[in-house]
Amino acid sequence: MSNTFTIPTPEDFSFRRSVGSHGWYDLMPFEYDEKRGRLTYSYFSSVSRCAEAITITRRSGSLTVNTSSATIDRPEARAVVRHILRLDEDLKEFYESVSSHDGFDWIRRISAGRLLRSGTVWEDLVKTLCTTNCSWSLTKSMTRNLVEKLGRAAADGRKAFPTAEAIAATSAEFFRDEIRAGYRSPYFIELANSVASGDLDPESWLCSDLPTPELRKEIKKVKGVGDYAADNLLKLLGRYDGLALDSWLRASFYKRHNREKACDDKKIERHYRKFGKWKGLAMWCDMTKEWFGEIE
DNA sequence: GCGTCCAGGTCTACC
DNA sequence: GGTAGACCTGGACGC
Repeated sequence: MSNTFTIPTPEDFSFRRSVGSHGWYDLMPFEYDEKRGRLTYSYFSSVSRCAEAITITRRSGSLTVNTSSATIDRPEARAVVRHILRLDEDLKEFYESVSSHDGFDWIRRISAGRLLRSGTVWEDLVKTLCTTNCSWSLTKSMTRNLVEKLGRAAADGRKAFPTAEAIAATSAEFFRDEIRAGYRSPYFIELANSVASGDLDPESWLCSDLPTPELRKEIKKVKGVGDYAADNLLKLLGRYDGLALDSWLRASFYKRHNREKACDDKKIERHYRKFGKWKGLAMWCDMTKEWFGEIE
């Protein structure tokens, strides 16, 4: 048995562009039916201590949420939807910044810039580790294995991302053999142990008072997290000072702005410096401009 | 079929 | 602080 409720959305919110803002929609436990405009997400409820699955569709001015169980905790489900689609994030300042620069005014026009994220910082951190030094297909494979082999099932059978406790209960050998995480395996175990024991609380980074450079240093203390991974996670925390440069982003910049020739990162940094604390988001939008067609 | 390269990088040792 | 080499995996590519 399931139930349904609605959530109003901000005026400058685009469901399709938020979901498709980057590759997260393609990683379990997200499932995206683009034709039907339907996003499904499963999460582990801290209220019911069970996995819950929600399906989100867009209606004019609001989102409709269908749940996998009738007893789901609605306030928590609402909070999860607001969090993953960043309904409470105020991008007014960002839109004002990009609107004053030629070639970037489309961002406000199509309401781009809200980056899809997972229900917890823990989940985003692990997924970000899964993106390092590998192809996208391997990232998908590792996250699929994590969910299928360690996640708890909701009423409809869909599985949530595993908790730190579930991962801490495994071993580096399990990660090598079953998750196919290779040399990253001990990093996952160390991180899970640290979160499960309470020594590390990634969720606290969401409302940290630390200036971004210091928070970045904190995040980089996690083994396996370097410059790219830290900046990527910071973007998901709502801090866009860093560019989160990886091989795809660099190649995209060379193609668009440097006559397809490689250059050092300082040149890329200079190109987006004018956007100040929004430069990471401005660059991401710039590099993914063609993803949504019909812009010009 | 086989070998090589490299991808949404990071760590460690060394200078 | 900067750099070289090692590190898992799996898909793409050339032969």
